[in-house]
Amino acid sequence: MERKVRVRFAPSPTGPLHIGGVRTALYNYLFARQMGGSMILRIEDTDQGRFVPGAEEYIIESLAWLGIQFDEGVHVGGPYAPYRQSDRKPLYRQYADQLIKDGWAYYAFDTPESLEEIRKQHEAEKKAFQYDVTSRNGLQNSLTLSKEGVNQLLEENHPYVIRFKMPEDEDIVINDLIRGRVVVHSKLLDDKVLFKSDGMPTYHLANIVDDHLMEISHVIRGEEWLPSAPLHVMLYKAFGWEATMPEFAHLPLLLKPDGNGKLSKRDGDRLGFPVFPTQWQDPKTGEISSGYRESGYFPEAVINILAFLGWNPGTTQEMFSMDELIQAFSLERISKSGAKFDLEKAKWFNQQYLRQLSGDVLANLFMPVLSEKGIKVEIAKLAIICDLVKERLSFVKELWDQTSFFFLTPEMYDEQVIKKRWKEDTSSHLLKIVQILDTVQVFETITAHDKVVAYIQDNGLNMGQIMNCLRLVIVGAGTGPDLFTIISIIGKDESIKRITKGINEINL
RNA sequence: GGUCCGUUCGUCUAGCUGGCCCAGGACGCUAGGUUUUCAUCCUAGAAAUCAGGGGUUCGAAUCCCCUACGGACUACCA
Repeated sequence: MERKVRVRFAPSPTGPLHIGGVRTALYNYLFARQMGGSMILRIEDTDQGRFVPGAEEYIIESLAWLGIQFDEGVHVGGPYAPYRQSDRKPLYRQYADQLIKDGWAYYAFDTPESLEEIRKQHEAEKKAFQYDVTSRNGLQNSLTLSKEGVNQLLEENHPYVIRFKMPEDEDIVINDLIRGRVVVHSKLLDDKVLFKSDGMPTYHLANIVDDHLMEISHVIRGEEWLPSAPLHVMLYKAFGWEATMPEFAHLPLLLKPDGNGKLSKRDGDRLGFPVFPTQWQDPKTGEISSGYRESGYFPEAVINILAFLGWNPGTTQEMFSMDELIQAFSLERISKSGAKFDLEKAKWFNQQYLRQLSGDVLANLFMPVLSEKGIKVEIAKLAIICDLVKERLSFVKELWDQTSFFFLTPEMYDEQVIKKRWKEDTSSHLLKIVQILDTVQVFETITAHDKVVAYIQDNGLNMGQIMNCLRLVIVGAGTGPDLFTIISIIGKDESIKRITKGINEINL
């Protein structure tokens, strides 16, 4: 019988979610939606020491911005509530006890300090220490101590942890959906702590218990979890839950664009791109890390960019809406190797989304920027302007650079253009053009254009020579959209004013 | 150190069941065209001895082995 697909995204609230995590959430979401399954948000906050205020809210908010929706979770509730592990705390102990009872786990009384000491000693001898099959016999635990001794320590409230008793000789097989069959021998694995002395379970225990209780069908997570997957498989076996053990898919890592290694928090602002979906301010240091949203990326673009970092549809289509991704996605087409973030390609994606927007939409995004600069303009006119320039930019924030001359008379003129185009007779020709413009009754692009072109031709002049200089005095630079469209937008009087001003200032 | 995972143009990648691959697409780059200019757009081009070496085979980027390199993990963190 086919099991209902239930996947979970399970971040720990230790800070902002970085794009690697966002991609994991995205792949989980795409898979769930495609299979008609459920997407669950579970907060894994079993480490009380690493709790960061605001992180949980950040995760919820930034994923919402990106359009990744949850069917169940801390913020929306659901039939398997609670969805925050700290709220599930009373639940875990019985499972640890069950493991002890069945001989799959044991009490360990070694203090962190004593273990640290042993580690140091081993390091000095260039050996690695592991709490495992071979070393556990020489340590303080319920395997080496007498039953009375253990009971006494427990009664005296000695701090202890519960460790998994890894079998001595067993091949553990993981059938990873992305990597295929991975086999690890149990004797190489250590006796991981399942239950901490502070009364909280570790990730390993909580994760398995919750996935089982929440009936998770697929665990899609980052590659960094692959080494502990054998332990997780063993835990399912120890609990007798093998029949309903979820399928595993370990995603390739997101690498830093320069050099090698996992993309980290610091890389982003160092290399000029955000690593977080939305801006984050560290509550302790006040340090601000930039986000895609604040940097001007559209959520649709971020989704598209992230989807293609480690996955591709096998066709040449690159632009995908969320719905299209849900249709096309497949775990089989996820690559095995890590992907580097490419800033240029990211910009290109944003540009593609920006140009799909109408002038009206862009005008509404741009209006607040203009208001802040004290510039007043009708929205309809602004929409026309936005439509005119939208193919020249990747981000909304670049609009001002491309349009400022529509609102402000140029104060400076591009030196390069002056040097290249401005000749002795330029002023006199421009003066003639002022006269021509003055005669235009109904101020229209076409009429103005035709008359100026006629003047150029009648006088045997070169188009470029005149047009470029005219552009220079109108715009202040040698670039921009169609000149006569600009002239028609800024109006006859302003155009004439600018030409006259330009002639005066440049001829100095 | 140990375990595991990975390795095709600068980057993301196609290539999965071997021949259609002296390796295709996209971003970026270069050149040309369009344009009054820039951008867009169009066309063309440079760019991977498929990490290296051995096999298997009539034939390998594709299968096998070894080596190298890279990465992840190796906490009472997730």
